Amino acid sequence: MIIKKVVELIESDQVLQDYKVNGWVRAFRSNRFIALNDGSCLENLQCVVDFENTDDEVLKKITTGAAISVSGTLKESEGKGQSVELEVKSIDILGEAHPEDVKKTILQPKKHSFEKLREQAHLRVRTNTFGAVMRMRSKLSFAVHQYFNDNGFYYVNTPIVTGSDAEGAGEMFKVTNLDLKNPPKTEDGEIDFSQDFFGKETNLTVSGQLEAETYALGLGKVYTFGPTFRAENSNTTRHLAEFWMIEPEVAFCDLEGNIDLAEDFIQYVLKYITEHCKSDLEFLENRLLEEEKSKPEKDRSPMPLREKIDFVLKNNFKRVSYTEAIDILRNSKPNKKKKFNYIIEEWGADLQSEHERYLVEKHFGCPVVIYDYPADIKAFYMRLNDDGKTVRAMDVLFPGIGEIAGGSQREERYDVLLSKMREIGIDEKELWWYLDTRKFGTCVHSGFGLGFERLVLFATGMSNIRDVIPYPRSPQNAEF
RNA sequence: UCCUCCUUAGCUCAGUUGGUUAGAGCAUCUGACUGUUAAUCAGAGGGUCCAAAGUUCGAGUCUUUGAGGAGGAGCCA
Repeated sequence: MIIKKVVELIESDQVLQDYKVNGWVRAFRSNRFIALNDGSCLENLQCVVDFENTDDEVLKKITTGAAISVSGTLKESEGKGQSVELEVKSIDILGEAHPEDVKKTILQPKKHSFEKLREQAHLRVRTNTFGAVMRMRSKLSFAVHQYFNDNGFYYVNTPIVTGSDAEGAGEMFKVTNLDLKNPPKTEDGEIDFSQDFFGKETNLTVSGQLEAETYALGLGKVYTFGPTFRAENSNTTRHLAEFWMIEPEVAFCDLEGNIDLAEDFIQYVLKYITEHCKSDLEFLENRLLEEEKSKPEKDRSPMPLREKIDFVLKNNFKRVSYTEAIDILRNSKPNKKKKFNYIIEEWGADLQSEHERYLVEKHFGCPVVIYDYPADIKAFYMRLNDDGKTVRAMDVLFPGIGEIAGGSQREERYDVLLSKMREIGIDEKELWWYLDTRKFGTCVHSGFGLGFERLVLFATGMSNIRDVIPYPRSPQNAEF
């Protein structure tokens, strides 16, 4: 007997052949129709049981959630709603699921809130929505590697435990195996990290960028794609304490090249999923349309999901300097009418998310790249412009998501970098290796960091970042 | 961390100015039916109204505190 996945049978025209399929029961209707799902695709395989010639004990165990193995003949479906169905000859119950227990879980076939699904994150992947989201997450992840591989990038695994806290990207989680109840102390009462596992204070990485830079200055084009940790007390739909970040870093590449790369990369991976996740996308689009029916008109998305993705594929990202952006905002209606919570008055102000949203969603109506930010509001490693007050930074802003990627041309001049570090109090002894790269064959180079979950958020149309990662880690939540 | 809102059956939610025995749909159980698409029909069971304290003759409803959750803001990806 040939064992097949549901996706293979649904797309098959090899009817009248016998197959075996393993999967989980989604529904058992009329004592006759099993909706079988094995995760290989959104669709269920309809398995038609000859209930008059099947043991009652077996029939009773065909319940929602049960794992079963069915063998039978693939036929054109007699009913509507599917093109093929499996005429069952034998059924093995592999793992039972008792209805009295199932009714307490999100497996029971009905609508559940995303909050409830989060509480049962170990079961939520068995729902249509999470099956679709997680298949798309996987495809997107593959597309990321495909893009970089095809474009001459090398995949670099930067360390997850880092010895420096000078990166300044956010609060960090400490890594230690000291006895927390009784840590060794130095003479002046501080914790003595020289006795810790690594002989120094260590943290979980907030970015692989600095290490990636050193590899770009040897391999040419590199990227990282790994877990990243921020101990910020952020409680939003766009933040996680543990998330996956993609960080390309390219030698001999300036900011324009960096923006080109970001745009080309994002368009490539989105195009990939429109071609490889058709039914999942269609399902998620319909789910969203259904959900939006209950919303007031003004809160509805102007475009269905697939149209929104297509729009990003077909239109260039609007590139605008920080200075131009400030002018637009200063002259905007919400600014003049004081509708913004933070009124833009002077050059140098940090853009709040309400401003970013205005630019992306109201003014331009497309993804926007803002570049050449004031040096004062950006990180120390960004290349200082000749004007002495702006740096070669860029943020990619997406509708509904905000900042999806942020990057810069890196400061490649040793003296400028060193004085900047001293100015803001970063210990140059900690980053001696980073400074070293500016001494030995330094060159123009650039890169950016892109939050993978934010990409998945956009591609799936989901609204909470906790619903696009299997087990979200956020403040007060590390269940599972 | 700040602001706002929420917590009633397994789930989603009603619950009137504070007044008898707290309701509905779905799910579950029992039975019927069998080409169904979240199958349908009939009946049954199912509640520490998030927790504690308070006001009151009387609290699901009002007050205070706490816990958990959601949305927005900040920080950022």
